[in-house]
Amino acid sequence: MRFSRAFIPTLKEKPAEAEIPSHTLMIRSGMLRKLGSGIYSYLPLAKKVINHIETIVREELDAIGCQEILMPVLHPRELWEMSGRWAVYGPELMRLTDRHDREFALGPTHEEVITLIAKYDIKSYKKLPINLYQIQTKFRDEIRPRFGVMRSREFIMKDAYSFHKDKKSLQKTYEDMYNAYSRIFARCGLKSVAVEADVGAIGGSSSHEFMVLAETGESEVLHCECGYAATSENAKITALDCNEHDEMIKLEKVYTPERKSVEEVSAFLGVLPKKLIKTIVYKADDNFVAILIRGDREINPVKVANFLQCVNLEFATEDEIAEFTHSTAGFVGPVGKKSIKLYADLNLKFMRNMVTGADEKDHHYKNVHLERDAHIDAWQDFIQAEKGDKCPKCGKAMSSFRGIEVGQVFQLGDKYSTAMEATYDAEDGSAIPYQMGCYGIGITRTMAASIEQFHDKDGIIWPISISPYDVELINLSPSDEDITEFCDNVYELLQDEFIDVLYDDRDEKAGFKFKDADLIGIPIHIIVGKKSFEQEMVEIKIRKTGEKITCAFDDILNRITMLIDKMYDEINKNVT
RNA sequence: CGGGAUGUAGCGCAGCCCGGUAGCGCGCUUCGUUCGGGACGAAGAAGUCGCCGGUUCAAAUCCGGCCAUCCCGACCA
Repeated sequence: MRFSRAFIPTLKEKPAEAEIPSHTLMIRSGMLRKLGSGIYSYLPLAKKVINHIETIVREELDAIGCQEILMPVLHPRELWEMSGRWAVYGPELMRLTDRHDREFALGPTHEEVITLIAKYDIKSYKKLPINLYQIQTKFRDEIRPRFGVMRSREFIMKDAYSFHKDKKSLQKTYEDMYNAYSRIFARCGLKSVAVEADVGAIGGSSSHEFMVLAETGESEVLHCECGYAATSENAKITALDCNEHDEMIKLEKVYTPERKSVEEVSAFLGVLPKKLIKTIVYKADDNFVAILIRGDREINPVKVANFLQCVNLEFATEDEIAEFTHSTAGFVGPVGKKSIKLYADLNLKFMRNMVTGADEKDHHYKNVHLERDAHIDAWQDFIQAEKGDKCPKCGKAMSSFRGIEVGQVFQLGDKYSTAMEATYDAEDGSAIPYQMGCYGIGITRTMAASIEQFHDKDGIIWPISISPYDVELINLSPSDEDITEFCDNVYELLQDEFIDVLYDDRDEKAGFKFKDADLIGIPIHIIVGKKSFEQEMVEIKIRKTGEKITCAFDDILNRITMLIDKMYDEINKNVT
C-alpha cells in the first residue's frame, strides 16, 4: 500500500480522551476513532491487525477440529427466558424493542443460541463431541466503558462452544482448547499466563483466564513459584495468622468519639488494624446481610455474591443501616442478637480479643470473641487475596503482577442444556443433557493488550505476526526520480514475494516520515535516502531495538526475508 | 448510580470571572523556498461557541434545565 493513498490519519498530539498507552496510540496512529462512549470504528491499520489475530485464531481452532459458524446478534427475549438469564443477566444486557413491541437482546454471549441449535440438530451421541465457534461483534452495556477498546460496549470476540456426551470428553476438549489458547497468544507474540478463574455459582469443575502481562492491566494476578496463579479476586485464601491461644478477656464497651474507620479506631485505641473486625452491611438483591472480615483486609465482593447467590450486591446506605440493623453506620457490630444474617470470614473463627462496633454511636467493644459473643449464621472465605499471602498449593509467599484478561475457557457442565432441555440420545436411547464448554477470546482487546505490552515513547511496536504490515519502505527523496524509481521497484519486488509493504511515498520531510513510522510501529523499516543511495545501499531499521543495518541493493530481498523469518522464529520458539 | 471535571473549526486549547465584531497552535488548500528525526514564508478555506429556554438593547460569556464526554468509586461472562 502506498502511504499517499492509504487512510492512516495520524495525529501529532495526544487526544484528550485517552489515558492509557494503547488507547492513546491507537488514536494517534490512525487506527481508531470514537463514535460514542465505548463505541469505536476500526480504521484500516486496526482492521488489518484484527484480521491477523483472527487468522491465527482460526488456524489454531480449525487445527483441533473446531468449525466456524456465524450466529445472530439479535436474540429474541423468549430465548433468554429459556435459560433464565433475561432476568439474571442484569442491566449489562442491551435490550431493545421492535415495532411490534417484541423484545430483543443484543448478544453479549451466545450460550442460548448455540444450545438451541444443538437441541434441534445434534441429537445423537454419534455426533458428539462437536466444537463450534464464531468471530463476531458482541454487545455489553458496561456501566463505565474505559480505556478505549480495552473495555468497550461493542467489541469483537471469538466465542466457541463444545458439546459432549460426558465430562471426560468435555475435559479432553477443555485441555485442547487450553493448549490452543496458549498457542494463539504465543503466536500473537504476547507474553501470557493462564490463571485459575472463578467458577462460582455455575459450579463447573474448572475455568482459566488467559492474562497478558501489562502494567496497565485491570486485574491483579497472584502467582507462586510452584506454578499456582490466580487473580486476586479468585485466589483461594490460606489461613492467616491467628491468636487462638491468647487468654480470653471479658467483653468491654469503650468510648470512641467520632472514630468510625479502621484507621481511626485503630489509632485511637492503640491496637493494630488486624485486631479489628469490620462489619460491612450489604443489600443483596432485596435482603440485608452483614459480612465480617478482619480490619486489615479487603472484602472480595465476588466471593460474597457467589456465597449469597445474589444478582445485585451493593453497600447499604446509612439510612438502610439504621432501619434494618438498628445500628449506626460506622459503629455496626456483631455482638448480641441481630435482625439480619451475620456471615463471618473463616479467619475470624478463632480470633480472640478483637475490636468491633457496639451498635451505638461513638462506642466499640473490646475483647470480642465471635464464637462467644455473637451468633454467626455462617463462616466463609470472604476476603481478597494479597501479595505476600501464602500460596494455597505450596504455602510459600505469593508475588503479584498486573494483567489484561484476553481469554477465558470454561467447563459449563449441563447448566444451559438442562435449563433449555437440550438433550442427545444416548446409546441406550435415553435423553441426556449435553455437557458443555465455552471459550472466549477478546479479539479487539488482544490487539490493545499487544500495544500495552509492546510500545515505547515513540509509538507502537508490533509483533511481526499481527503487525498491519511486515515492512515500511520509506522514500526520503520522493522528488528524486532515480530514487523514486528504485523505491517503486523495491516495493514491487517485496510484494511479489508476498511481503506486505507500506510504502511511504509521500512528499514529506524525513523527520515527519520517521515519526509516523515509529508511531505506527511496523517491525521493519527500509529507509532509502540520497546518501546511502549513491553508495548503492539502503538502511534497514528494526523498530523494536532501533538497530540499523546497511544493506546492498541486490541483497535487500534476502535480508528482509531473513529478518522476517528471524522474527517469526523468535515468536514461534514460545509456541508449545 | 455517587463524587469530580469538561463541551468553542478535523485535533489540542485560549477567551467566560468583568456581556458588546470568535481567537491561537497543529492539520487542510494554493504558491515559493527547504529536504536524514514532526521545516520556513505568503495567501486561503473552515466554527448554529453541545442543545433548549430565561435575563438583557445585546449572551461563547450571566441564570435554569437537558444532553454528551472524560476521570475516581461502585460495578464488570
